[in-house]
Amino acid sequence: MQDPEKLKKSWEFRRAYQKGNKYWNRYFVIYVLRNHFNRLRLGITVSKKVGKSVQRNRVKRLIRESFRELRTQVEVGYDIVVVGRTPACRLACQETQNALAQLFQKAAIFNGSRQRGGNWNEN
RNA sequence: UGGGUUGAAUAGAUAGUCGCGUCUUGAUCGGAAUUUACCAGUGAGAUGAGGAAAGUCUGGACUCCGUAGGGCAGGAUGCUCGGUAAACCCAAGGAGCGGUGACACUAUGGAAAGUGUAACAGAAAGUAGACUACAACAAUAAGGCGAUUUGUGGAACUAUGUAAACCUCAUCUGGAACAAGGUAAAUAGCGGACAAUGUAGAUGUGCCUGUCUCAUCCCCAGGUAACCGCUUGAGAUGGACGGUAACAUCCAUUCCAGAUGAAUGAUCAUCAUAUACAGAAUCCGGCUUAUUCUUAACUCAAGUC
RNA sequence: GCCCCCGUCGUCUAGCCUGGCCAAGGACACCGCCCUUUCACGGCGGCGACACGAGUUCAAAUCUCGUCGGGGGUA
Repeated sequence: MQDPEKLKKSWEFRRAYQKGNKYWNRYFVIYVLRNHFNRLRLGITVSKKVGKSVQRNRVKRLIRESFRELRTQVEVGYDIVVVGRTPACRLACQETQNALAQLFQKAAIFNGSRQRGGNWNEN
């Protein structure tokens, strides 16, 4: 994951929280917002409520690794913020990937799901 | 065999594939451009968390501020002697106390410098009545060391606990804490307060004496996270030698994370089945706490010979 | 990263500095009874806490140390 594909600034996160679409399940919350860079950018948030630094780092790594696998299937031009929730620190990698894929499916940002997803969003 | 005490050591290993941080290096296109340098991507190689990285409880180093010098206050430590850069650390010995024992624990000077305080119980509670012998009298319990009456003789200032109560004695002690601090770039100032040689202000830094300045200070507004500090160090490993030990000296070898929205993960195979506590953020010495596996010495109990 | 502060009934607090009278007080809440046709108000009674573990002391909510938890500050 290269530098221009990370979200870093505090205002970038705040913009995603306020203007983005929100989807969640038991393990993660994601905020999805269209951007104008024609790039896919990822931000990760894991709060102190999740656990100590080992747990938090593990969650971040799981998200990063899963996203690496999934990114080829996702359409470019979105900012995505993933928030880890407490149960996520007990997941294995494959489960993380499934959970994230489920959320991306909901958000309808996979390649080829655009038509269907657009309608879904408007509803 | 079971329990206990103390110490030592380990923190999965090997191999493959994909992915990430840093460093070195090669080539090439893109930005930029007279060229180099610079920026971004890319190939190869090297390297990449801990014994506690944690808690932030301590001792220092680096850095800045302050500082002629001194006094007072405040704070810290508290048997003796050594080790160390230093220490609320470590080692050895003494004393006290706990334990059947191995062993462990101790902020371990001073109560005859002074002050305070001693609940409940008890008729009465501490600076005098309390020492001793004999005799007399009706006298016990509670209570924390200590208990009272009378007569005679003797003795002659003896006198509880508490100083992790105030205190006293000895030794030590400036403040901040890498978000310290430095370099470069960018930028915009406006308003207010206050004075005449003893006032005012500063010195963000306990107070005073003192010192310094004679223009500064305060408020509001604006602007910025680029680089350095940043890892070669009281370093690590091995050996020799001195010392009861902590530790010291000498020699040889070696370079072992350096991020900044913050790097270690995924998958598979074998060893045998498999990993607890837990993630560097300026750097070291210690303490405390969390926790996995192995092992040694000693001790207690029971049984067998 | 660095530096501080705070933990007392269900909730908000007093007591801590200066140890004993603390079997820890008060308010609201909760429970029961009385009052009322009933509810509310009012009256009476009850329930209920010193974060945890050591140490000092005859005696600790209070003093000291260590853990645990919570909160704050910091260009």
